[in-house]
Amino acid sequence: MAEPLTPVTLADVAQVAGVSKMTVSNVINNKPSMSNETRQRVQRALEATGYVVNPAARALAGRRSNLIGVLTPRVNWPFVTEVLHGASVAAEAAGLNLGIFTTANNPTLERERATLLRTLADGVLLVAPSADEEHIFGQAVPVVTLGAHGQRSIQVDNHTGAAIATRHLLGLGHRRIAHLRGKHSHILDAAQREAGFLATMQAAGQAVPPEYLQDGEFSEEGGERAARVLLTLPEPPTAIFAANDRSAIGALRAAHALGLRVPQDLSLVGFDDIHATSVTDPPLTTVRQPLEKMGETAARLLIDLIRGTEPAQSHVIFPATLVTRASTAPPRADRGSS
Amino acid sequence: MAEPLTPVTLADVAQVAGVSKMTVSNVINNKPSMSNETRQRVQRALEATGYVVNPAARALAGRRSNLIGVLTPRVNWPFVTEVLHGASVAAEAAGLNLGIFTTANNPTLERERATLLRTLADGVLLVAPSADEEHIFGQAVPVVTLGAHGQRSIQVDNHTGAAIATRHLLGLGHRRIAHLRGKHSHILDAAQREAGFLATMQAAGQAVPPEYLQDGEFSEEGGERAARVLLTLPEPPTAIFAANDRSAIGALRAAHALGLRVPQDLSLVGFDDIHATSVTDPPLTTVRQPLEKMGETAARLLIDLIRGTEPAQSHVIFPATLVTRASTAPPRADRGSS
DNA sequence: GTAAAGGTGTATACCGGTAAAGTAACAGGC
DNA sequence: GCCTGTTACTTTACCGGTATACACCTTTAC
Repeated sequence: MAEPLTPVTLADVAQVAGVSKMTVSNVINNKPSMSNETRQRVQRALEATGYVVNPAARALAGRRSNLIGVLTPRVNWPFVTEVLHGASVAAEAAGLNLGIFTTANNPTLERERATLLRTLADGVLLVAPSADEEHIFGQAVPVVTLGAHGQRSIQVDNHTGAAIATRHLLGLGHRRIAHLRGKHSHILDAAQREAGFLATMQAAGQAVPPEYLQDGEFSEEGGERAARVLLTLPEPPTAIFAANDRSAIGALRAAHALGLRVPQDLSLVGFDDIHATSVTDPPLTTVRQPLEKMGETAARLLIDLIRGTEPAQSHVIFPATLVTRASTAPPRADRGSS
Repeated sequence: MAEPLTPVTLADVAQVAGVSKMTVSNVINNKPSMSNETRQRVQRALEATGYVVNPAARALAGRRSNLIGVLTPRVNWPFVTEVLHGASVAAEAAGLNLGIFTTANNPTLERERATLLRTLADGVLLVAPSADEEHIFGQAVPVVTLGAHGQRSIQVDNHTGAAIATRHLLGLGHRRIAHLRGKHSHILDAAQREAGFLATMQAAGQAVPPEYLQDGEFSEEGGERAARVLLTLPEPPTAIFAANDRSAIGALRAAHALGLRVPQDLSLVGFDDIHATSVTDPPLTTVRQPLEKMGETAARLLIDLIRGTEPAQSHVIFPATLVTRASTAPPRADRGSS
């Protein structure tokens, strides 16, 4: 089984086994109705020649490549890596390969990669898309979105998650609560979290001044910048609810830089429960999304679609839970009143 | 140009433009020798039909898919993400797509993904392989390795980098210096770093007791475990040189847990200069690898190989530089002598 | 004993592109 | 006017698989 210079094709195997190409193909794909003897003969020939399929040919001829494509802006966002891990587990269990393609939020790249996946992949997982990119794929290939967009999507209950976080802060006695928004113009999840925050504040009879809504942009830098603005207001908030953990970590950094202690001078709640929140100083109270499980569910839903078994539900909403760590506490007496 | 239900093929475009398939193909691929008028007519037909190429067909017929495959154990190691970013820039500049495939250090997955890439990709980038996986690809496809393995590789000067780190600690007055090793049995880079450390210590006339070499396993957990062993020795080291930043961060955690202050009670040097080292407490002194640039160089080398232009060199070794932050200081007077 | 049914394997026609060879028309050299 | 060269396309033959239809041999039904 030394490395053959010319790739081995079905025809080569067929010749060695003394059968037709089709028979070899049928053995490889576990088609029924063939004698055990033939099957074994072909198996031996496969091993003797060291045959490997050509996915391109298979995709062209049979419209299936055993490949799931993941389209995501970046791979180094903790959110994405945890989802990927879950998806990868599900794909492996189903015997499918998983290929990751990054768009860097660049529309040109997005189109290009999407074009590639349209014909190359059996299904596409859209992770944390910046908008509804699903339409690029049309009917060409099934798509499942991780986030609040899309025809078929897996998401967390953003509204309730935000409400839990807000109620937690209210319950500690905070009244001056600010929110670091995500990119709500593009990302539906961000809008849902903001809405959950505002609804809860309103239900509690708490007004939210407009300057208490700042754009944290879902990033560490954005969070730091926005938190600086909030904390240098004439009447700064005593608590901040950030739309994701990365912006919360930025806010934490801003607080430290301004000499504020967390949680004594400022309470802070994030969203996502990425790994880093457990190792910040202090560890961050946050709203947990079961990211790995969501990735796994998304992949399984996609696999169902690929296999043609119409799945029971096309939108799955996972519950959000509060993880209480050390970044939240009652407000100091001299700052707590509104 | 609404979403066509049946994908548009070359033949469709050819019919609309009133030319042959080949002419359309030639226009798409910018072949010379065709009249401007025909070119424009085809262009119009392309736009009118909304044609997109079928990469699978192209790969099959033309034995080129415009895809670079990246094979890596995981995507959430900072080392990997930084390299990926560089590679992605180079690929984009060359008009190639980049697909990432993870192996999770699972030999079965490794083989499977490699098999896929053999025929799917025009070239493969092996990032941080756990061993010499290059042979899997044989002659089927050009391979460039990021690390000390392989026929064509991009790596940092591990030996000198380790020497610089060690000399830095020696220069501060440390004599009892320990090393957190990487998985030197599998990863050549780890072995080279260890050798650089030992050679420098020997050149300085400093003996390294065997218990001062502990396995940090390139991971945070491993680093923490190994550092605990070191720091609870009867004669603990006053400084630790870790084979990578992740194990250094683990050591930092162990030191904190044992009530040791860094750098007053323990000096710590890492390797890689990943982003996290600048935000730990204290920020970590480390040996910098220009990871992004290395990724870019690797991709460019691979692209040269794909294009058939035999590149000038098949091994590129980047210099390592010391980044001095706050985790190193002279040893305390009562602990510094050996 | 013949027909229908079932199991097993083969022949053929594609999938949607590309490479390579072929053709037609025209220009220029001598 | 003939040959050679060039330009601008077209024709043909694949790339390596899969779907479909069908051919062959037994077995079973009546």
